[in-house]
Amino acid sequence: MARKSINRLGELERAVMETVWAMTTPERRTVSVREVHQALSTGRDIAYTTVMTVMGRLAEGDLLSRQRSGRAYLYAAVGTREELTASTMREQLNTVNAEDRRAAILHFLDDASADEISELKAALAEVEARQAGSIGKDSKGVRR
Amino acid sequence: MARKSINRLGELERAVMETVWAMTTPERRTVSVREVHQALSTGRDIAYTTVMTVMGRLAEGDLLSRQRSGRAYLYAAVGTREELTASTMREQLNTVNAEDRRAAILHFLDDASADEISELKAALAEVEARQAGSIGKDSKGVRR
DNA sequence: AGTTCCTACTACACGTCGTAGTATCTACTA
DNA sequence: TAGTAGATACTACGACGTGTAGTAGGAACT
Repeated sequence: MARKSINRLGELERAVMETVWAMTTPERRTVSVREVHQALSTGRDIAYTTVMTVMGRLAEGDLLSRQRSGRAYLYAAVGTREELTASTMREQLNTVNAEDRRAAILHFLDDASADEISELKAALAEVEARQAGSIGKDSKGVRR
Repeated sequence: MARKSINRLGELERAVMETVWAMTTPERRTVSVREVHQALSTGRDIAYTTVMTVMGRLAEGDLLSRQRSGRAYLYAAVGTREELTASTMREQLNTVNAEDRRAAILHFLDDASADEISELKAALAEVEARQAGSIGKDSKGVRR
């Protein structure tokens, strides 16, 4: 199944993704349903099987991957939170044609905080430096 | 009803919005159901009432506004396409916390074309010029 | 062998969306 | 003035997505 866009997620699905992202680290990339269920139980009353069903659906939707570990599955987020956010933003931007893109960007910046503007400028500089370094257009070979 | 996020729209709803945006101009800001129906009929076989229902729902969802004109309603898009796109992008970016925002922006730029980068830089310069001009933070008073 | 824990399968209610029919109202025409 | 054309309101329904969870059955530990 094609990856479901992150902004199409339901409330619980999103909460599960948040939890998975929050619980995993570079050292420990996977979580079990039980762990996610326990984490979610802090804030709400929810059945173990409900969490399992949702995680299964997320795995079908390619937002989580899973691998067997003994009798249970271990789940890992397919992308980082930031990657997914970025790709959704891009998806949005790609819905407008080239002429309107400029206007969309302008509107976007209009609502940006000063901090964000600085971050954006820094990021822009970084990307440019990268491109200057690698001649040709292979690009994007950075930290994936 | 609160405005429904544009990325939550269904296929037909999106097509209707596209059509409304495409058919309206600064001089002629509104369209009738009939006009939209005719435009959509070119590409698909669809009943007039279907279009009407969808446009009614979009008006409830605050993506369209409507005003009576004789016996019929005239509909107008509440925001421009670019505004909605920008606000959805912003919505996305706001789902990550401040620390991760930088990473998200970096990922976003990673997938940007050279054209887009230039546009972004130009837009950035424009926004900065504006902010330098108007002391204080009223901003966004441009071309709305 | 029993208990515990995990997954697979199944189910259901509710909301959204695409789709459209029927009823009704209004204005213009013959 | 009665009829016709065209518009909206109301109603409906099936498909699908999402939240929710029960039950069955298998595997592991005691």
